[in-house]
Amino acid sequence: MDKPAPRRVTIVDVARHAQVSTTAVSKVLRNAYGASPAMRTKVQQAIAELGYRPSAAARGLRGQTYTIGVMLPELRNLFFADILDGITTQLGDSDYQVLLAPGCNGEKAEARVIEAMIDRSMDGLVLIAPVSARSRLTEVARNIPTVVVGRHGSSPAYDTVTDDDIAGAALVVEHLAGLGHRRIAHIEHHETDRVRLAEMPNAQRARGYRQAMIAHGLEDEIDIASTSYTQAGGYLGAQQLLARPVRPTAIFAGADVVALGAMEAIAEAGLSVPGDISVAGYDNSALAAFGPISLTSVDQDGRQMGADAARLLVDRIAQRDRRTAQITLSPTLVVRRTTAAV
Amino acid sequence: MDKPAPRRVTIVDVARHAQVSTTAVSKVLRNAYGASPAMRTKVQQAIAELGYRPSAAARGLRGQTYTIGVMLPELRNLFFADILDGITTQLGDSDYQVLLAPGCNGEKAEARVIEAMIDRSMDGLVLIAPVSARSRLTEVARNIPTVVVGRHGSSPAYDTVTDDDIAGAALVVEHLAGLGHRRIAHIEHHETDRVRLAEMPNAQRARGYRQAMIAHGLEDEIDIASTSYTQAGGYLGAQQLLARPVRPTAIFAGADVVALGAMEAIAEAGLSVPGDISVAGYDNSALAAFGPISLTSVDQDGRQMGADAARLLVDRIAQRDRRTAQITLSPTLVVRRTTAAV
DNA sequence: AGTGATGTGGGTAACGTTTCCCAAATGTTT
DNA sequence: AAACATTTGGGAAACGTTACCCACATCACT
Repeated sequence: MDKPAPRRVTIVDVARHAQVSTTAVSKVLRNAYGASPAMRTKVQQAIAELGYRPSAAARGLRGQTYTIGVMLPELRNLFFADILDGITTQLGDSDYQVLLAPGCNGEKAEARVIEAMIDRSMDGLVLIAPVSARSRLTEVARNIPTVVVGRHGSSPAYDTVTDDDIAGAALVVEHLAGLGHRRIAHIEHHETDRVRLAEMPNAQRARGYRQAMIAHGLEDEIDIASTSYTQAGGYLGAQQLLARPVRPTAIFAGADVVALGAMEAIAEAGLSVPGDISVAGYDNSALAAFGPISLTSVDQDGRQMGADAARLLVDRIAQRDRRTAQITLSPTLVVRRTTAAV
Repeated sequence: MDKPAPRRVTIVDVARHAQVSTTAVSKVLRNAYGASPAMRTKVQQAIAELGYRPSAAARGLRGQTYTIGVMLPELRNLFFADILDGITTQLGDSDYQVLLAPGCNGEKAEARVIEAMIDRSMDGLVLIAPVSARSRLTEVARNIPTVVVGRHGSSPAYDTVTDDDIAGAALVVEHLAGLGHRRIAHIEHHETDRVRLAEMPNAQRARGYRQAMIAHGLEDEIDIASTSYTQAGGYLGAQQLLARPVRPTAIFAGADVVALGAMEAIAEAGLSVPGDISVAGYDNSALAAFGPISLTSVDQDGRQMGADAARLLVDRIAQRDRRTAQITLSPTLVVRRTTAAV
């Protein structure tokens, strides 16, 4: 009943059972050249009969591990879950297994996680919105095929997949301006680092906001509260904006959670949305879609981004020296009930 | 500039640099017996100077990989994120690295993921709300130290950590009955499998609901809509309940998302919460806590569950033949604005 | 018949660790 | 001083797979 687990079946067992060499079994496993159809079926039958499964550890020592590591800064952000869905769907019928490292917020944790993935000889890495220095990313990418998602700026070492955050911000401004708004304010995630200012999506959204305001002849109305991409940041940012001598009639929050925080502050100030102030968010998360909230938001196709990232990564694993590619997707605006005409 | 990545530093390089044997380096790495303090410092210095990192693949071939695999059925459920936080916090300063497998809904996907983790010679597994057959779990646990979280029923092969779902359901019924409600309905996740009916949390919640209703002399008011633990399931379930000849005055949803779906259906029917109908959820997710929603919900301490699971797992890795333990935590009720007196 | 190309299969040395030994040096007891 | 235990260090054989060869058979052309 309580029998001890039997020793693991190895390639040697399979070879013996099929009466061939281990080399032959290995070839069949990898669909490599040099195995006749007859041999293939014989070996595959032996594999099935013995229930053999190759050891990733042993494989890793020699070559591939058929493992792709994905780093997410934050599990609770539903947008990242969409990206992940895209990755796993794209990789669904391949031999690759996706493994995730949890909770890598902060440069230190991120570095640790990336090291851990390299230690485990993963075949490729998908880094989602990494905060590490660009030089570090480049160094990593030279060691392991890497795709960076959600961070602007190209590199000769890694591929990138991003959403056009500037266009997304423009969509919001255009929508609000079309509704007759002029005093359109923005709540951004505060950023000082020069490189991140150029590469991080939050900075791009703020830049897109500025550009779009200028494009609509509203440069004098530009008003930015600089807090953080959290609910508390939205609350604080909205408070600041509401305290202005001339109150904005619309607030473009850089992320959905920020918009929620802002809506709380607005409600506390005794104002209504969208009656007194229109609010728009970014990411079109499940929260935004939820009926009672019904937040106008910018939709990035996370699944598509993930699928693209996975495709690029598999490509690069197959061909490590190909030129790097940059994929940029266009966001769309989902208008809901938090924005209205002035 | 574009120099190729240098060959990885191995234990042999370290040994040569420190002028000792590879055995000695290995001992230092693992804090094993048989290395003098002098040797330790010498080797550690060499490791630091060369920036050496052990290869998990090679280690896996011989012994441990210092990797713990966590299987989650669903990334979007924020309660699971709490469990994960607990696990990583508990393991924070150990040598173990946590890796996650995404999207394992369904028995087939789950089996595949578990296999993948075994293939990668992980040191231990945390399975969160697994749906596999009990015999399968036992078999897995005999091969790898395993802790099962969120599934009732003990096993001689694996440890378990659960929340007392029967008690949680009772808390809700008690609260509602205390508010004067009699027609308290429940939306459950439909389950037919006999084993799951005994072991899965959703089934336990439904059972707890029944027991508590009886305990409060409300057995004639028991009313269950059997759908699924999704927002759509909640919507559908509430529609069914609202169509009853005598409408319930309170709905106990088996999960927060279910409660949200139910609230949508209630709003569509032109009724108000909690004016016409009180609604309570389960899990106390971030959604429930969010101001505008403010859902009364049962709180399971996910972080604590995760921490306990990690502790049990590390214990078992150290001592594989110790008796299995079952930890059950008590839930608490967080009363918010979706429940009110009749 | 001779030459070369192609297809098929296997032998064997890595890959980077850990584990099991054994040897030498040192300390401790009789 | 001898005998024995303990500490310290290292040699070498695994672990399971793949990559690089080489050998042989077959086939198609000269």
